Amino acid sequence: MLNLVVSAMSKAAHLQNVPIFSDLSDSDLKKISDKMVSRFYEKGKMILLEESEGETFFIILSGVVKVTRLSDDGREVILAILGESDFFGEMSLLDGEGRSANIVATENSEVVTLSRRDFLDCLEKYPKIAIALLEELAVRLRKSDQHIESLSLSDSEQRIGVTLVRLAEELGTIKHGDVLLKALPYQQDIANMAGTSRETVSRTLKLLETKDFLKRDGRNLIIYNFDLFRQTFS
Amino acid sequence: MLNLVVSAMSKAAHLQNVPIFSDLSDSDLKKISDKMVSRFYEKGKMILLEESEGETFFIILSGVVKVTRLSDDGREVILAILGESDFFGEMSLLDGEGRSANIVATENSEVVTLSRRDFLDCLEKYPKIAIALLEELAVRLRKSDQHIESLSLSDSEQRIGVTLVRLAEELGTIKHGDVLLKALPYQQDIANMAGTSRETVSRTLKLLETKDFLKRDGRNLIIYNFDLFRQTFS
DNA sequence: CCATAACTGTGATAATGGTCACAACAGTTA
DNA sequence: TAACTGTTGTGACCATTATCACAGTTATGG
Repeated sequence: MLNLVVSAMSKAAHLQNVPIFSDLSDSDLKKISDKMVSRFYEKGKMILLEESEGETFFIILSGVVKVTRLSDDGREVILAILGESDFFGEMSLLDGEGRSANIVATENSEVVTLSRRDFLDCLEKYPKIAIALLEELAVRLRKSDQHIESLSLSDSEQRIGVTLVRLAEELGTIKHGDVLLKALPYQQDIANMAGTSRETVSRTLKLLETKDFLKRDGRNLIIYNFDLFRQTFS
Repeated sequence: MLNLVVSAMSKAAHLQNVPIFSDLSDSDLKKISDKMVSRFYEKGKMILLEESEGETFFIILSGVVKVTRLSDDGREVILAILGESDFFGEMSLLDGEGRSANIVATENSEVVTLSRRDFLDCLEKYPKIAIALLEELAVRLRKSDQHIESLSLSDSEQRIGVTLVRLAEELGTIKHGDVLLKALPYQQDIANMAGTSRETVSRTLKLLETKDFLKRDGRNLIIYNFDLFRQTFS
């Protein structure tokens, strides 16, 4: 019971940080958060399945998830890594098509959900949410375009570099100039983001380390001089 | 003068077909179309330049444009081909960032434009437009995701196949089962869409022709049994 | 704390596909 | 029609990187 109360407070507190809700008054925020339901997913659990009906909007309170697509023969592409205060599930709600991607928790993750009806009501009732959502989708489209460019034009070293930039921006913490990535994803996941093979990731990380771009230490990775790194690889 | 009148009629008539305006009443449509300005671009002319300020929203009345990004060394990626009643330029208006892509007319093209202010006013005044726009951006994100998957997982034959599917859906005309593409883009453009080289496009088109998937005749291309073709390559 | 599973490092090999070079062909202008 | 420009076809070669195989290392659960 105590747990539930804490969770509810956590909900309201976190929602302020979600870009699409940041324009709302506290009371409006409260109204929306009352309609939300908390859920918890363990590391490795699937949250959404490709092809299934899209009936729910999700906001991440804590944890990390990956957005993937699978080919017929089981190979995986990672389209995005999402973390705290990111959201997903909106696409099916908006265009009525089925899910086009899977969502898997890559860390223990706490989310809140909104039903289709409540989500669409929000858009009608609060035009600011609709406009903020448009803004966020525009940002995502830009990222997708960059991803496409990178896959089309760059060699594997470059692609792995930009993948590390993406990861650092989503998951890293800055420490004067450098970026620290705790709990670096597995090489296979990095490969699936970069459109290359696990072995190539292994070799390339080693190469980048000898070039003094970064240092590895177990599951942690430090990117030195992140501004330079970003400039080099984007 | 006569020309202007015809153009104005053409504007109103075409706007009904634009997805994001389809929910509007005739009178609202008229109000918006009155704020629009017609422009004409010759084949090969650049319409928007990467990095420049984004101050205008464009709707294509007739013609074809390509959305591209260029690498430092001049290689081009084609992110999308847009045709009649498609629109572009919205991304900068929505998130305030600079242009992230170039737009080039690949055929003589007639467009109408809306200023930043009028576009944003529309979103505030007509929530239906905002929601319709959300829907369209969701569709585009799906397409981008498919594009990323294809670049990550498929070999060049598959990628060229899906590129032909994209072109057929955007530019082709159906003729019982088959699709006819008049004015097929140059091989270099197909290569830039598919993330491969011009030579590989040449060889692969020949291969697909010997496999009886399609037939070429000058600048025209017929895809036989398009449903099967789409199934094979998507 | 051991057994086992999961992840990473690395060499060898092969293949896809990029690049180069140039010929053939088409379309345009003088 | 000739000259020229832009596009396509095709062979030869080679680089990048995927794949395979397996050893070494780290995490995990009973």
